[in-house]
Amino acid sequence: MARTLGSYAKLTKPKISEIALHLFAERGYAAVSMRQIASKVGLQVGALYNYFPDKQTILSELLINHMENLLQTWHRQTLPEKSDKLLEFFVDFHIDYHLNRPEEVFIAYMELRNLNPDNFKKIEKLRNKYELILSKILSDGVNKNLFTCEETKIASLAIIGMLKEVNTWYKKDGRISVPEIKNIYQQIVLKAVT
Amino acid sequence: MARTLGSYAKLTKPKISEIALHLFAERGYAAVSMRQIASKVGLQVGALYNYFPDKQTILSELLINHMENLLQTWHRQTLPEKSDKLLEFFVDFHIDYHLNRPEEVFIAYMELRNLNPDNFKKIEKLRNKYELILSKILSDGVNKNLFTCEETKIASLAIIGMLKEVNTWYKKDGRISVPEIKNIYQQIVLKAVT
DNA sequence: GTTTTTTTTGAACAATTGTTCAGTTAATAT
DNA sequence: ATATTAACTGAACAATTGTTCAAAAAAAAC
Repeated sequence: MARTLGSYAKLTKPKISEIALHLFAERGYAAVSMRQIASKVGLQVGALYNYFPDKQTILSELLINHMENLLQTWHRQTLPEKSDKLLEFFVDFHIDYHLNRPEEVFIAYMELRNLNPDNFKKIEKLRNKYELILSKILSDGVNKNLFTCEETKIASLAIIGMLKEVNTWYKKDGRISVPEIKNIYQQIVLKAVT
Repeated sequence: MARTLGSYAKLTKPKISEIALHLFAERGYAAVSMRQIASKVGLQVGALYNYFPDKQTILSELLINHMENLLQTWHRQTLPEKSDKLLEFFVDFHIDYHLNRPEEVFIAYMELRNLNPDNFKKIEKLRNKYELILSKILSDGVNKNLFTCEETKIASLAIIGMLKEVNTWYKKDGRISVPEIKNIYQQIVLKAVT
């Protein structure tokens, strides 16, 4: 046996993904060419096709990995039992995770329509799983008479929408620290369902 | 003097804008070609350049008109005086206005990066004006001891983020009517600042 | 009916797009 | 050293991109 598969591929493929992520986030998927990606990686265009069958797969892998990693990270946490503490924990977790990955977050709901139906469904499934985590926290809290909330499903969508918004303005305004942001949002969210 | 300016332009230009709006919302600005727009209007490409100097101006006019119309519509309303009623009114207004214009809303925060710096600033200014409406409602309410809210600026961003989310799921799920949605959101928002 | 002006066509422009692939380079295992 | 195979180049492909403009068509004013 000669050169084993992936002797460099192990380094090159992640590099392509990383650079594509930056470019997609900065200019949008449709506005980024394969040549621009290749040039930033330090390759010719053709070489990209050793790692990805087409342009769209670069995007879909990024999005799928992002969502799967989000869910994995959540399930690795040790969670508080009391519903209100758990809800606070969720707010914390969401803000932390998303503020640390602004580019992934950005393309994750910016470039969805550039996915083919199959990949789109995959992402949608993963999203629903995440949203279900929150809506379960809410409905559990309602069952324990700790929360009052008529429509836990809609409330969870509303809350996630609210939390997502942080990413759009956080960088611009350094006046408030991340812990402060978390506190503010915890208060708003808790009050909204109590 | 012969043919007066705009004898047909008055009809053609809005038609171009309208069709461009549909296409941009469906496929994204960068993924829509001038030829696709022209063909749907029933023209050849060249004719578009009698109405718009370039592709980007089609987009920027759409976005600017959308934001200006939003602000105008708000200021034409007769507003309730009491802070809590006013906040409810704002929630109502926002949901109504945005659910009635899903395509404008969609491109208004999807295609911002395709604007040149000048046009971008224009949109940003208009956005801030809108956000200021809500943050003033909140701070007025705080001053009158009707609301309790530490950071009215952040709270207004959070609330608008929450309301915007409605547009992303409303169509998909016919289970809940618009008046019901308004009620749910009114409750959540009011509780969040009381 | 003739003139004047608006509106549209149709073809052309250079640049760029995603993708393919035969051939070259370089690293590894023997 | 040699054989083997992974990794990459470089050029080519056809299709499409935004934009320009002289010429033609169509409508309105006289």
